[in-house]
Amino acid sequence: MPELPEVESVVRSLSSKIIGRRISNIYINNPNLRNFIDINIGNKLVGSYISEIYRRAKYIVFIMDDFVLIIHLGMTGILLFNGNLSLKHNHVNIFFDDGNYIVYNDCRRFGSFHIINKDEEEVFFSKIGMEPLIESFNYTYLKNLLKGNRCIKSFLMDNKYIAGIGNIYASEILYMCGISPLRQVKDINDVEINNLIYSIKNILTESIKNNGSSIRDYKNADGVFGVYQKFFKVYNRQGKECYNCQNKIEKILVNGRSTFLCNYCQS
DNA sequence: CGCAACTCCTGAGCGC
DNA sequence: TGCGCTCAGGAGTTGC
Repeated sequence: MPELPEVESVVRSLSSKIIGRRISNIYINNPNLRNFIDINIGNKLVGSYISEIYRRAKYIVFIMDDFVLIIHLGMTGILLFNGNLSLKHNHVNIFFDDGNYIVYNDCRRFGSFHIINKDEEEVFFSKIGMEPLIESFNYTYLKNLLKGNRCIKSFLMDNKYIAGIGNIYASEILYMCGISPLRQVKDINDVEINNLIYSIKNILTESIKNNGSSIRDYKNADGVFGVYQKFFKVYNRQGKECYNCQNKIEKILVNGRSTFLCNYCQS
């Protein structure tokens, strides 16, 4: 899916268009996403005003009068503003009082919809780690968590420690700071921790500026593709030359996920 | 604890 | 043109 920059791009492209709007109708074409969407629960949202939209980890959060709608895009979910209503894999349409609407389309149906009461929001996100782009995501926060034998790449992708980093950005971040994805977290030294933090913030921020990355399905709510994939240094570049040392980029498996690195620049 | 293996699902890309 | 295989941005669960 969409990782942090892609979800952020969706939220930004959506917010000015639907904040202050009232939901006039919800149509569920297929309730069988990762979780089952109860149509009666969906109908509870009709009549609600959307007062705020934000991203938390890889979730899109819609704040309403009494309820909170939380959408996860899974691997292939897209949320299109006034998108084509007759596409294959359209699962949910949300219509607004001004005649506009958003369509949730998700080929693999790994995404999810959660409708909760306002007072349940904190609990919903209680197991999610810190947002990497806020100031308090710093040396002190990370130092305390980098204990044990697990490898740094699986740590970066573990959303209970850091929110929003997925398989693509984990590889890109580790290349930027010269750390091998296989390094055990307890062996990351203080200089490397600071470099890692810098790389996380830099890569995610740059990607957001480019509307994220579009590998195949992803686009923001305006239907605009991200272009950050043009700047990938290692992801999907196995066999090609490292931009820094000209040795070949390698592809390995880490916890079953494709991982890309330069064995000379990363150690 | 870490992690491998599996689950959910569809389709693109590849070799033959 | 088609078949079968592998792989894909996530994340939860199970079992070792």
